[in-house]
Amino acid sequence: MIAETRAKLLAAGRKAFGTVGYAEASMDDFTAEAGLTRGALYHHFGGKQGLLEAVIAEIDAEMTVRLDAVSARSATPWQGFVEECVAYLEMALEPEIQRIVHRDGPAVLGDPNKWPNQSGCIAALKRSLDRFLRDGIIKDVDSEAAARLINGASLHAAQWIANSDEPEATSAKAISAFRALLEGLRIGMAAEAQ
Amino acid sequence: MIAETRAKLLAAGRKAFGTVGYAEASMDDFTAEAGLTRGALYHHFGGKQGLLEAVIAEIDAEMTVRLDAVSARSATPWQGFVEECVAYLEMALEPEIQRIVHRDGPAVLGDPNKWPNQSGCIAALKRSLDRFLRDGIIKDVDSEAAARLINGASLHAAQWIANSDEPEATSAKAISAFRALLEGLRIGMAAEAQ
DNA sequence: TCAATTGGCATACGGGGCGTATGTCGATTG
DNA sequence: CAATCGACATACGCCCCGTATGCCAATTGA
Repeated sequence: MIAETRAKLLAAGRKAFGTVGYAEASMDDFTAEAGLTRGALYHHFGGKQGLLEAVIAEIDAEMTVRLDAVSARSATPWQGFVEECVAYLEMALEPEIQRIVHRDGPAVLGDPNKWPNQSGCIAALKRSLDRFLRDGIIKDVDSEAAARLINGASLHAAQWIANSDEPEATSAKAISAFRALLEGLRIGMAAEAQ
Repeated sequence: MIAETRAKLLAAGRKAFGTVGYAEASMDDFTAEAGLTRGALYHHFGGKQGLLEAVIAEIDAEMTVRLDAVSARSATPWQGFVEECVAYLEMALEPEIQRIVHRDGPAVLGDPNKWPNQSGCIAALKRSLDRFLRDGIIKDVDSEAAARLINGASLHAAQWIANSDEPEATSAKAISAFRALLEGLRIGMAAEAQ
């Protein structure tokens, strides 16, 4: 079963990349752990980078599904948007995602903006913002630009929280400041607060 | 002259890391290019990582000087703050800074928040925000959290711009959206507009 | 003044990891 | 049934890194 071999390699690589990191992951080691050899890896993925790309694609797909679920069960659109942002931030706290997608990925594959799937996540943010623009509830900014700024803020906040001594307290501070920043996009609502 | 040897190695490493990247930079190659060998590198910096740390420290010091200069010549405090943010964003556009400090650095050395100098840049942002808090012109957010969010947004915007097909147009969009987000921090000023 | 030590740096050695070329075996095709 | 093709393993060589060792100049101390 060829699909099973691919899946084994993908799982083994994902585990190795997510724990010891890309650079420290020995192809010989984690392919052997999957009961295969580097030969199979080169055959299916072209090399170590190819496997990393595949792993990232898999993770990104999972993230997109989770984000869609969050935004789907939201009450008001704006609230749903904020929750989606927070969910994105929280996903970036997960060690595997942080390491593979946000640290090793960019270092090995270059800027994430150039990746094929190009983060369904940013696309999701952009979609929400586009609707708000149509509804006239946010300022006239470029939706993609805003999506990327928000994305970047989330990622860095996540790293900060993940490495904090008191994650809960730090998380609260970050999310509070994050909500404040997001308010900057809205029209009018001067004294809306929270 | 021993200081000169250190400087040569630092310069050679900085050049190599900034162009081909950390992983692709061969110690044998760029030490030879400086008329030295790996022996000298290990003696002075302890290894490849040690050299990277030294290079980053050097770049970070330069960045801090530049940022201080920007904020020093600003008119109003808030405007100065915004300009400082924009300057930070623009520095992140420089290929050497982007590659070494923002891409390879985190991948090799781990989260930047843990670095010794710990980005004088974030500290500078935090200082500005603290003053605004005392003056009561921004909302009651945690200054460090806000500084990190802003920092993250800047960095990602910079990467987006740097890889854009039309950097000028993209930059304009990003900075516009960025200013809008920053407005979210301010108190009252509902219809201040840009 | 001269041995002894220290520091700066080069050279030598060994190992690990990666990419590619090659081989094997089963399955498909004509 | 011969030939081809795909899936994978094996084998080879290279590069690169870390460490151990060696050399030379400068400094120290009597």
